[in-house]
Amino acid sequence: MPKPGKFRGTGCPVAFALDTFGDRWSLLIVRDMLMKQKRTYGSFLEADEGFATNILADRLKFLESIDIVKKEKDPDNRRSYLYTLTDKGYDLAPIILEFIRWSAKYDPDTIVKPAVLDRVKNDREAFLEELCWPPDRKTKLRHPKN
Amino acid sequence: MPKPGKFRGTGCPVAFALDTFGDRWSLLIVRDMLMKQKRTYGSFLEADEGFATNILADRLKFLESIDIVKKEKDPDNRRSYLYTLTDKGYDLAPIILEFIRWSAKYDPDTIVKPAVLDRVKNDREAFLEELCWPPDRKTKLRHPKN
DNA sequence: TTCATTCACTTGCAAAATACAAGTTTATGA
DNA sequence: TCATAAACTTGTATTTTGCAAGTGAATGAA
Repeated sequence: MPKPGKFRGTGCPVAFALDTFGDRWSLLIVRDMLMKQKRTYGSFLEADEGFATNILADRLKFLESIDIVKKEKDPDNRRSYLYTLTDKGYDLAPIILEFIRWSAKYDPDTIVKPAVLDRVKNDREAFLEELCWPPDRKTKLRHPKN
Repeated sequence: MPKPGKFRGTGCPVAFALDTFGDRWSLLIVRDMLMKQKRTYGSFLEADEGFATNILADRLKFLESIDIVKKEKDPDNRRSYLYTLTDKGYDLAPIILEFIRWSAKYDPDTIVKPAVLDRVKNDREAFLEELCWPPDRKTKLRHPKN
């Protein structure tokens, strides 16, 4: 749980974003939900970056508290939960895409495939659409016009 | 100074970006350089978010070490330095714009003006151009074709 | 020429966050 | 019945952060 005072409340959008997800872990969770279809605690723990379990628990709790992630009981397994992105969480996708574009350019060891980078640069809208509207999201809610 | 091992080296572009500027302060420095024409240590310290002076010094040193920021002696004042963005630093502008767009949507106290938000949404390329090519950058280097 | 002020930091320290290992609880499934 | 699994929690050592105070060189007014 984050302490009050984490949010600086200056109204600056950059500061607000940093107060919300400005750490080394939060957006990795979003990445795994958005690009790797991960939904369970255990699957997040398996990430190559190596989450510490307490940090993961803390971030999931925080992201849930600010409505970026939603936690529901898994209907098929009573001991597990399913974490999914909210609309607010899916709206982080453009930020992730810009991260990909920047890192693909500057990380000499990037694993970004040329085909993916090409879509980020030249087919951005359709790519975003694919990431943000997987089949199971489509069944829940029709596209907002905006 | 960051310790070795800060970079997780998984090749994932999201992780690389977070290892590079995934903290609460680094992008505020970039914001101030990009949008507020700040260039000196003292002016960064004046930000509303309240930099701790040791943190600011540490981040500037790190950003310089990875070539996001460049430090030069001020030709007009021998006791001060001028910090400016490198090409790699200016390439963070699209990320900042997406931060603005996201925060303007979700921060009820945002100070983002409707006119600015409109440019981010509907005049993005030209807006980026303005931010990334101030007069003094133009004199130094002509536009890369890309 | 003196000296108060400015600029860009550095240092010290308490408090908070992180990383790592181990333990707990409830549910499965053989 | 009971070993295993999923999702955490707890404890602790290490790091990082936040705050205050201090340093040294350069300026500029008197």
